[in-house]
Amino acid sequence: MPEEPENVASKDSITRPRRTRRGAETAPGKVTLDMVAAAAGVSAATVSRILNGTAMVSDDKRAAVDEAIARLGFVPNPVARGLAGGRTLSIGVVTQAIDSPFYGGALRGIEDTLTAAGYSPLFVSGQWSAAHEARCIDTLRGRRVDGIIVLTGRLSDAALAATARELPVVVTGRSLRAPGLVALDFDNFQGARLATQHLLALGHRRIGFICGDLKHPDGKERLRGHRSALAEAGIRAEPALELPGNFTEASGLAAVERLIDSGVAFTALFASNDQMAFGAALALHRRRLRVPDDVSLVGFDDVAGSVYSVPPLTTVHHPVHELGELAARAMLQLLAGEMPTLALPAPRLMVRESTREPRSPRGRQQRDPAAPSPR
Amino acid sequence: MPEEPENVASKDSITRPRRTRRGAETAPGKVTLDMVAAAAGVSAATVSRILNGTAMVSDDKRAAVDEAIARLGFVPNPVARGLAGGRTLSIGVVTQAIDSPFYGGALRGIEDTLTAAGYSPLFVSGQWSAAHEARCIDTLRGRRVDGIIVLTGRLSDAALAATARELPVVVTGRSLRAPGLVALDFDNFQGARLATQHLLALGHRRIGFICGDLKHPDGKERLRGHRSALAEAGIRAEPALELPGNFTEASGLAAVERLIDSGVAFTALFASNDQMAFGAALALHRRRLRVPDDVSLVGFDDVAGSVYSVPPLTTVHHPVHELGELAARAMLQLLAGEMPTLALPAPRLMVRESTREPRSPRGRQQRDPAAPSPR
DNA sequence: AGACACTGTGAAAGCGCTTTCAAGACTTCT
DNA sequence: AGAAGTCTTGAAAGCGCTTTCACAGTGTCT
Repeated sequence: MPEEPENVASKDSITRPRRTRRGAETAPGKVTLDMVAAAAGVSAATVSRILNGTAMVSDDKRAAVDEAIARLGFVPNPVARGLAGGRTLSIGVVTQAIDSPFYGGALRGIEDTLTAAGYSPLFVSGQWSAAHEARCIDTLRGRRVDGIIVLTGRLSDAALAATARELPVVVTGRSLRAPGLVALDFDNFQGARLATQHLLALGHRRIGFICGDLKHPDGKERLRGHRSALAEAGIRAEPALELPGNFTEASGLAAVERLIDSGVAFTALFASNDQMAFGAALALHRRRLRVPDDVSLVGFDDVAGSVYSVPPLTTVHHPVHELGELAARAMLQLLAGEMPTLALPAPRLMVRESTREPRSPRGRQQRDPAAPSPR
Repeated sequence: MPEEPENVASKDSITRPRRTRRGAETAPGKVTLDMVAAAAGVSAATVSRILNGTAMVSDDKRAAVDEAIARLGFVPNPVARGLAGGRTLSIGVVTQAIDSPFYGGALRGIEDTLTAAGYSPLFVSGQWSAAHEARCIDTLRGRRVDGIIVLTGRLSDAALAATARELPVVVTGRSLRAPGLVALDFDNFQGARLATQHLLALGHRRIGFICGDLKHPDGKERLRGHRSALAEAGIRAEPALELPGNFTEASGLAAVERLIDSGVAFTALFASNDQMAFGAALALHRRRLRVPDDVSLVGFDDVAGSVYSVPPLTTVHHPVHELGELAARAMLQLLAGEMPTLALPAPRLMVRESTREPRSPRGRQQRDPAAPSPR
């Protein structure tokens, strides 16, 4: 390939006499720190110091450098920065699936917050498998991320704590505490209580509960919250009304079909997440049961689709976007050496159109305009 | 901080007498290529060549190096690789929103294919703005990605072509061609034809069409396909039945409310995407119109939620996951210097439960078990 | 047998930045 | 006035890897 003129900047002879080895790669016109230094008549070290605010620099030099940076359109190369400084300004984010309707909002929150701070998120999917997650974390560490955010995840607390010894970790959906690790937990228990209390307040007494994956802390907590609300109202939990599920639409559908087939009476259904609620709604539709006229339905999470489902789903709002923002914010604080103190908003019930009082003795009544709020 | 023993590998004195400057960062026990070289009794160059398959290496040396790599658990540092080789093994992916239900599947396909090939995707959100997208691409280039995949996007073809002159670009949803650029386009026109033909075959004559954003090529093509099918059936397009929309649920809902209020008769609705179809379904529900008994409804894209909507939505399957896979595969080929020749699967109509023949003079009939396929 | 390929290999020069080290330029104090 | 600091600054050493260059070692061809 043809030789290129050595350099373009004014003062040409810089520190090391560099030979352009690979003509390609370095995009045409790519400006390096050395060129800025030469143009500003200072050393590379000074430019670096200005860039990073690592030390005091006299005003005139700073001005000269700023001018040169602007004029040359210099943008520091993060790869070189990463190699030299050990910081890559990138944060690994372990999620279960990049296309999850549930985690999507959180990813967005993370991305917004991180990019605003000059960091880049590196998303990887754990595929609901601890082994896979561990591999993801290895990849991320290989890429020298500055920190890792784990959305819930299947990984053991111990594994997480071990990772946290090497670099900052923020994990959601856990209440773990360990050095270098901050856990952000949403109050699933209280959220579930809210939902069941709402149903109870409407007058429902026979409430089917579709469990989530009970190996999953969220699943467990939501069941616990439901039972707690029931107990508080003096209602005995009935095993036949606690249906197994695994957070998927299909499992919600199957659960409801089995429930109906079993002949056990119920007037309301509370699904551990919206996806199962959608499955449940379909099952009810198939069996010619109307929501909310025949059966009230409550979900959990308030995913994007729940507002526009037919009918719009009453559900517990899970502030995933805020969760993402908070996780990112916490990571930023961790990186800055501060100890983050962040609190997630409390669960809130979104009363929409899938719940009403149990069917009254005589036919359709007009929809109650002001739906009673949970107690 | 306390001094560390210089090195851990057996043969200690390597090329340059390195001084451990920063005790931290380099995670404990982090093995470098130099250490592997020393352990195997070869030069760093040889190890690098084996790693990259850049040149022939004798079998015995190769064996020794492989053994050393395995024994030491060496993992090459991608950051250093990126700096030295100009290749970072990472691909930038520009999407509109990381949490988009539509692009989600594509992101997943990209992630799967790329990681399987040893590459990492770097997802960034363009927020439906050309300016923002341009900034994203700058960031990606700053991070020295080896290539960029753009999912549809608002960027001008020219801007894309310009980027493609610097590094490989794969773009979906366009039919652009330029050097170093491969465009992967789904046949939206044919997909829309399929949907309208299905409605027509069922006997519908007055079909409301909810447009997507018409600045968006997909939106335009789908409208064109709808009109084409209509024309083919000898039906005159009626402006009052072409409702504006912008791909959001809210716009679908509003469009249908306006349509109903206008008093224009219709027996079916075809929305340019599923999200608008969901909005439409809700509007119909609000106006006490049943799907499909009173109004048939067809969507477009076959997003995850459409299978479990009430009723399950008849829609045009848009193979987003395959699209992502293909885009990633094309990128890989581009990087390998091959010219990709990939074809996207043809559109397919998923007939579900939101469409049926227009209401017959006398009441409910049983649902037709074998729904008639489009012509 | 000598010239002319190739091949396999190591030394060393970078990639673009950060950071240490030491030296010069000023202050401030006794 | 001289000693002792305090600041600002540049030279140079790396970060961990890739790639060029040159040099032996083997064949191959007239």
